[in-house]
Amino acid sequence: MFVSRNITRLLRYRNSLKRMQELGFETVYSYNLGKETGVSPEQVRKDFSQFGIKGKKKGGYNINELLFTISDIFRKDELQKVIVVGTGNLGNAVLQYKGFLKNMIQIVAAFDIDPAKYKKKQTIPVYPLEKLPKICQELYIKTAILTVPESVAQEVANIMIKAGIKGILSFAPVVLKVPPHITIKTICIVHELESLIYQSVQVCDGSD
Amino acid sequence: MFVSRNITRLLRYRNSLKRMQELGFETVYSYNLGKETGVSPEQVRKDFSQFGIKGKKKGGYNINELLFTISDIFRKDELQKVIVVGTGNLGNAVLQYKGFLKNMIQIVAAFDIDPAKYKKKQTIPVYPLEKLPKICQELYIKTAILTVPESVAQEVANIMIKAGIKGILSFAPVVLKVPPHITIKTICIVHELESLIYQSVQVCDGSD
DNA sequence: AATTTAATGTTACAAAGTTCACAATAAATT
DNA sequence: AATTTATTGTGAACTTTGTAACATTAAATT
Ligand SMILES: NC(=O)c1ccc[n+]([C@@H]2O[C@H](COP(=O)([O-])OP(=O)(O)OC[C@H]3O[C@@H](n4cnc5c(N)ncnc54)[C@H](O)[C@@H]3O)[C@@H](O)[C@H]2O)c1
Ligand SMILES: NC(=O)c1ccc[n+]([C@@H]2O[C@H](COP(=O)([O-])OP(=O)(O)OC[C@H]3O[C@@H](n4cnc5c(N)ncnc54)[C@H](O)[C@@H]3O)[C@@H](O)[C@H]2O)c1
Repeated sequence: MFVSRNITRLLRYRNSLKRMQELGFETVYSYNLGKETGVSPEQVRKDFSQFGIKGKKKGGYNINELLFTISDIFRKDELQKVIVVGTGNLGNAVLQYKGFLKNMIQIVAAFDIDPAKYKKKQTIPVYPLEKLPKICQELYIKTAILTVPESVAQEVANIMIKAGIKGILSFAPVVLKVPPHITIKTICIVHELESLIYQSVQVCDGSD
Repeated sequence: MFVSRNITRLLRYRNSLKRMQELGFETVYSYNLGKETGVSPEQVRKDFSQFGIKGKKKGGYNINELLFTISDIFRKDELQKVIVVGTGNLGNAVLQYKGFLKNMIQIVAAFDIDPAKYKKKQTIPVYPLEKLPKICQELYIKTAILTVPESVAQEVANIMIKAGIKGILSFAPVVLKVPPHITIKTICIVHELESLIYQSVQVCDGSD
């Protein structure tokens, strides 16, 4: 139905709209929002149109209404529960991050195999990996952030899928092989950086 | 010339090829590599063809040769110097990461405004932000990883650009406004997660 | 040496996504 | 009330990306 590209833009709009709302603005034009999010005004209108969002001829779009509709699309009325698997450097950074709750995402538990990492006392408890299936099933958790070393990512992903996880956001630079009903997103920081360097430094070399 | 999408696939091929090389394989077929990287064999061949990489009609592609050519495309003969700006949770995770050097990327310095973060003694020194322009110019640094709070991201980006930075990999969830000759890549972890949840949990709700 | 086979490489086709152009229209102005 | 204006909404054109089909060719087999 709605593809990832559209979704991403819609989330960007939401970010900007929230800021505008905080600043006291009530309406926005496709032109403003486009400028703010780096999207053409036509694209903004088309996206809204596709999602059934209506504006007023000459008056633009109502920000509250927009935010309400977008939140509705993302079911932001209910808290989305997520776990973190692998509490190393990156996993810990994610655990510390305060920005998830604002977006109705709650990290409810973390897992590791290193006993030195287990901490039940803190806000987000860190459990041994073996407890993952039980906890995921008890709390109906369907989404996980995977921050384990590359070498074990596939194996840990398999365990999570067996435990009922349906979506995995992985930071390990490997293509995870999973059944078709499982959704994987991989953030490969090194590739992003390499690709950036290619585009910014190397392509410019000649002309710059 | 070559767009981001192609570049990303090429980097994925490289990862897989390296693993194959380590396992002692000498040749690979478009079919194998496609399976490994989640790309169709036709696409693999097309990509290689576009980058001027030739295979053998029945013998597939030579892995060493492939890696050599891909490395050449990415100028992997020279170390790419990068800085990290903002050494909080995420910035520190990036600083600790050992996987960059393998890909010919070296983080040479980091910057923060919090004096508690300054550490000149460690492998990668952390300097006050004011030193950024001088150090970037002395070391000819063109690429930065930006891990400062959202609220100051634009302002810090401006400083970096003035200091000669051409490419920024930002983790702050804002659209940075920069001149056209500057390349920005934004990794928005929250959006990736939200979009994953939308695709995996919510879309499946009805049928699952 | 001729034939079959298993791969590459390319061309044509299809789908998706974006931009463009402009019609529609509500608000503002005269 | 008529006209102008500023903005939305959308159909068509264009562009990009991916898929499928197939022609090509080097190796293997007969
Ligand atoms: N840190 C970065 O900046 C960075 C950059 C690019 C990619 N990555 C990728 O992100 C992932 C995590 O990176 P990191 O720097 O946090 O690594 P890390 O080594 O700091 O952390 C890995 C954690 O996973 C745990 N672990 C190991 N095996 C496990 C298992 N079987 N089950 C559960 N937990 C297990 C370890 O105990 C450790 O706590 C890696 O795949 C890495 O390649 C990280
Ligand atoms: N940690 C995560 O998992 C996560 C997830 C999503 C997005 N992000 C984004 O990544 C960025 C960094 O996140 P974090 O969790 O590491 O934050 P953090 O607060 O832990 O770190 C921010 C660092 O930036 C420094 N800083 C502040 N102002 C500065 C300035 N003007 N110049 C230089 N340094 C400055 C601070 O001293 C601090 O060390 C933020 O924009 C955040 O929104 C982080």
